[in-house]
This record gives sequence, structure tokens and C-alpha cells, in this order.
Amino acid sequence: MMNEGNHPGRSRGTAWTAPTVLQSVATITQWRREQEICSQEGCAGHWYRVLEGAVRKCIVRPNGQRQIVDLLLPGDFFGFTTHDQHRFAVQAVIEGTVIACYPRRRAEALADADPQIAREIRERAFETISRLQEQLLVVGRMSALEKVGSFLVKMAERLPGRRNDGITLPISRYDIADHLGISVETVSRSITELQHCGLISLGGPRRVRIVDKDSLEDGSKDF
Amino acid sequence: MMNEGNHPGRSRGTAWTAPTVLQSVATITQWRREQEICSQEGCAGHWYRVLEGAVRKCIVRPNGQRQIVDLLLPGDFFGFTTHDQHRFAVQAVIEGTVIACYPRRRAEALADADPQIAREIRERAFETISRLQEQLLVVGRMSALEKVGSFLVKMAERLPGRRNDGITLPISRYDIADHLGISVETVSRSITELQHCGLISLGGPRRVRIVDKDSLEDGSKDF
DNA sequence: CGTGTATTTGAACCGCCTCAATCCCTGTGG
DNA sequence: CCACAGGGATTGAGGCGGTTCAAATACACG
Repeated sequence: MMNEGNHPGRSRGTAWTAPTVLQSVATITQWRREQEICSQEGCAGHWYRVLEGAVRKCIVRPNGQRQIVDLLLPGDFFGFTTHDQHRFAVQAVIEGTVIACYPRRRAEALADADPQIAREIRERAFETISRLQEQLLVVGRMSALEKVGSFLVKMAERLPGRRNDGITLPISRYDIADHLGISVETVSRSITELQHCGLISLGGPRRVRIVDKDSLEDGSKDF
Repeated sequence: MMNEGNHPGRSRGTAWTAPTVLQSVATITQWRREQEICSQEGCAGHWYRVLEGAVRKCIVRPNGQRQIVDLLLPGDFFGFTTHDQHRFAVQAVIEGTVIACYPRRRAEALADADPQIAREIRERAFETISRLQEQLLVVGRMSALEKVGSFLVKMAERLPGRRNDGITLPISRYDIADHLGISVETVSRSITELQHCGLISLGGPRRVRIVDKDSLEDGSKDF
């Protein structure tokens, strides 16, 4: 939407210590808000990892509906695909998002040479599978309250902000809406209602603290 | 629901030629309708592949809502997980479902010894990732008509029934409902409506032929 | 032929989407 | 410093779509 000069800056030695041997073939890049990542080169030839910030993988349908099929946070890999990354747009959500990029050919050569590296890549792929399954559990809920509630719990688990002093959502209500397949207004109303029920507490729109995790996940509470 | 005598029969040399070197450590088992697969032993220690039939991975919430988080068809792998297969129930959907089971330890040892096998497992994991992403695109739709339409298209692509003489759905309307996060009645009504619009044609409840694939996927049609 | 399950259809209610307006916060420029 | 603009977030009102409850139908199996 506001993406012209498309050459990201480079940086070395970011805050995130990447515990992977793939490090040796990685290129670290930094991206601006709403900037398209790797879309022009076809994606299929590289694997990626988010080191800082947040990334969304999305698609816009002919109707105009946008779907955010995946939301990547620090530590998450993406680009694990069999064929071409067909129709997905990948873009940085927040300013200063840092991405590690691994050329697929070279990474696979490393894996062929060292079983330990092969194991690690396999493990990362399995993590991706687990993450997508969790996401299906969230999006597959029937009521908006359940979707938003379980989404917030999942985010709290994935975001680094430890010890229950709350998290800072990296994405807007609009993103949450397109991620869960509901409207922005419903997202806002749901969050407000969850707050009134005492299941969460807010300190600003993006600051969320999980109060009653179990009720949020079950969706079985009286509300 | 109807799962007592829990010892599956064994069979060798099924119709499905499994094109994988993992074959050497595979145990082939056959399962009855609604039979629980591998749930008691904790799943985490094995990888699986569907050779015939169909398998669902699901969860039942405290509310009583059942969610089918994954639907496995012939050729699909499952059990690619990092930790324990936490809370999922895996069960055969149709009679005579054939599963290949690979002990994780032995399979990983094979991968360590042969980069080619490691590549294959990696590729299978990537296929799983692609499948889950496709699924997220389907359940993430906003209208029931779009969900059901794109679901049918995806099933037609995945099921072996080649040449557009139609497919035979391996699962019931109830399964589709719990898979898409909508009610059974809505599934039925959606299918009826898609038929009336001429986007699909039916020959019995389970026999579906895709007529207008593009309109089904876009969901942008006049309806 | 009876029983149970799967599927379809109907009717009423409610949740969510849509459209619209308002509020809030941040940044910008006079 | 204030005015203004713009995007994000919230709130309100109305209509539609989907859930729920109920019943009818179709079909397989013993």
C-alpha cells in the first residue's frame, strides 16, 4: 500500500541470537512497515526466519476480502513450501522487522552434508506444522468471542513478553479481523466484552493482559 | 463412539504403492470405521501415512463442539510433531482405512544415514505445511457458501478420482460442518444452493461433480 | 419390515456483518 | 500552542445470514 523504494537496509548482529547452524548461509535484512518481503523474487528459492518484529502472509481475493493465512513472530520460519509460494503476499507488519534469509539450495546442501542440520530443519518444519494446526483450532471456532479469546491466548503464548504483565499486540484490529475471518467491528466488540467479563484487561488498545486463560480457551464461560 | 475391540487387522501389499524409502521400517495396518488410531500410545513416537481410506484428526471441546483440524487422504502424512500430539484424537473415517506407521526413532536414524531420505521426509513435511495453509484459506472464508464451495474444490483436487466425472466424498455432512466450523444444516443448504446455481452437480449425497471451479473458489459469483 | 443414521427442509431467533458516526491518538504545519 | 488531518478503535442501528430446534425424508442394515 505504501511500498516504493524497495531496497531494505542491512544489519549485522541483531538482538536476536539465532540458535541455528544455518546462520552461516543467512542474509540478515531489515524491513519497514508494510514493506513487501521477497515477493518479487518468487520466494520459492529461499527459506526465511523472523528475528524481530512481525510478518503476515496474506492473500486478497477478487471480492476484495483479505485473508491473513499466517502471522509470523520472532523465531518463526516461513517459506517451507514444495512448489512456488503461489499467491501469497508476505509483508512486514511493524517498523524495523528483521528477517534472516537462507538460500534454499545452499541450505539443503548443508543438510545433505550434516545430519544434525537436516534434523534441525526438520524440527523447524514440524514447529511450523504445529503452529498452523493451532491456528486452525482458533479460526475453526464457531463464535467470534471464542475466536478472539483463543487468539489472544495464543498470542500471549507466542510473544516474548514473559511473566503475566501483559503483551503488546503487534497487529491492528483490522489484521486480527482478516486473520480470524470476522469483521473489524466484531473484533473490537469482542475484546471489549472479554474485558467487561474480566477475562482480560487492557492498558491501551494494543496492551492486553490475560486474566482467565482457561475460560478464554474453552469459550464455555457464562460470559 | 463405537470403538471397543481395538486391535486392527494387518495386511500386506495394499493397492497403494508407497513411493518412499521409509517403506523398510513401515508397519501397515488396516482400520475399521470410527476406530481410534494410535491414540493410546501417545502418537509422538511415530509418523504415519494414509495409504487408503480417510482419517480425521479432531478435538472435542468442553462445550461439546467438535473440531476437525485435519482431514487426511491417501498419500498424506501425519504425526509430524515437535512435542506430544497433545490433545488430538485420530480416527479412521471409512471402513478399511490403511495406514503406514513409521517408528520415529528408526526413521530418523535412516534420515541421518541417507541425505536422500532426509530430503524426502523434509519434502513430506513441506507438503503437510502446504495442505494446512490451503485449509486455513478455506476455513478462513467469511460466508458459508464460500467455505463449502472452496472445500469441495480442494477435495476434488486431493481425491484420486481423476477426470471430471466427479468425486465421492469420504466424509459426512457432519464432518464437513465440524471441519469448516459451521452447522450441519448450513452445510446441507449450501450444497443444495451451489447445485441450484449450477456450480456443482450431485449424483447422490456423496457424489459431487465440480462444474464451475473458478466461481466456487472466488465466491464472487452472483449466486 | 423396523431401526438407526444421514440428509434435507422449515421456522424462529440471535449473532455478526454492514453502514455510519464518533472518539482517540499521533504527527504535521501554521 | 493550537488547528487540522489521518489512521486506528470504538460504538450505534438495521438487516441478513447462520444457528438452533424441530420434523420430514431417504437410505443402509439386520
